[in-house]
Amino acid sequence: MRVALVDANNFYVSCERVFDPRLEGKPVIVLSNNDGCAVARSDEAKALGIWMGAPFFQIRDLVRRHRVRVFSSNYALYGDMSRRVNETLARFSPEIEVYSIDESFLSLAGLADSTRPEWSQDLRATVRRWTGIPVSVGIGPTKTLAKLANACAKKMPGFQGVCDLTDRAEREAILPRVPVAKVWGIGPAGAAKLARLGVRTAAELAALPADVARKTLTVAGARIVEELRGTPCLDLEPIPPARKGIAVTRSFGKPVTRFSEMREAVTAFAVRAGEKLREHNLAAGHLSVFMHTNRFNDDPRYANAGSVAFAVATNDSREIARAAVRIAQTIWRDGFRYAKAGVVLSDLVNAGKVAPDLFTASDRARSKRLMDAIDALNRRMGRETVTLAGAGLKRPWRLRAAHRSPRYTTAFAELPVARAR
DNA sequence: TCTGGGGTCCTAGGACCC
DNA sequence: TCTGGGGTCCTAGGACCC
Repeated sequence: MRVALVDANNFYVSCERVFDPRLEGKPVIVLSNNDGCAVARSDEAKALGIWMGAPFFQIRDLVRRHRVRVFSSNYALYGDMSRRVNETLARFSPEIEVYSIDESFLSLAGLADSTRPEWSQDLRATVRRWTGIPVSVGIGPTKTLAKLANACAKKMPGFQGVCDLTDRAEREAILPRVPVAKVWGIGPAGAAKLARLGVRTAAELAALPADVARKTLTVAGARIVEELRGTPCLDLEPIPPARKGIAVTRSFGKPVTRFSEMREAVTAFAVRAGEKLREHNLAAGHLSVFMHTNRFNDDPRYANAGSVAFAVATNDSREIARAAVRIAQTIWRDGFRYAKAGVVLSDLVNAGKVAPDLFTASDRARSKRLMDAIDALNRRMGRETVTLAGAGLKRPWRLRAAHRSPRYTTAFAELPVARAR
């Protein structure tokens, strides 16, 4: 196996910069949903000490003092830019696994050219030219080593955005310099356990006996050790495995104290969840709904969840919303300030394979026609052109997005304007 | 005032069955 | 007197990822 991980640098920030080059060289951050915390930072913002996940209200002074440019997240834009990057990458390898919105694994099997450093540099330059997005390339004999190589390409000076750990000698030089917490799959809990064993670097982890790795970090840890030694345990997955669950959950823009608002929110989440099911041609056999108060402040705490199994798997927004509201009614308690709620669908099955049910077969056919019509309208006219009456119009609970940039590439009304002079 | 959202996988432990 | 044990399924919770 030989695999490359191509990872966009500060992806969301880079997307914003494509459409506003004045942001180049300036500190820029992108906030999470609800403008809650920083989820992407430019190098300049990192240098100011803005950490990943920093709550916005805690860094507001820093932001003001250094004139940090702030953006609410704009997933329509980032999703579209991601698609463009992957289309470009497809020119370089016949087998791609899109791992996340800003990372893809490329199979290099049989690509003799890819052993030359020029190949990787050409890939970076092409992606930059065609999409405007800067990327780094990490190469290795396993996915875990490709991830590690990518981190080195980004952080260690002298690599110029490309690091190839195909050769054992190269790995022996690099792995002792990488802290174990930077290894893919080693989180804070795992790193703490390893520290107690005196394991501090990727090289020391690679040298850990298999049974110790298994005992300390379970099977996932044992796999990581193998992968660090150069033995692949994780396959490239060009075709994404079937989804297991679909969730729509949100923190509220301001606390919800009335059931009428909660009912609206849960209805809107259920409608969106139904849309997601139909996008993937799935139906759900199980629904759960949760709500809870703010766990960061001194508000009285309350959290609860409830669930229901559908007699026949469904993807009808009306049916999901009805069931979700019923659950919400049973778990709602008056007198609390609710901060977040969500609906989660599971037991997903292919919608085409739902066992027809004698009593409701004709209802199902009508339901499908209605949902198809709603989806078609919303695709053409924009999301939520048509929704259920219960989803609410005023939506006081709606999330904040005070700094959103235009949807440059996916909304005609928001196309960038270029002037020639 | 203000702290994201959406996923996956693994394990332990209880329920249940024979 | 003496009160089983192994397999399977499900769920909750933890850990990790981006």
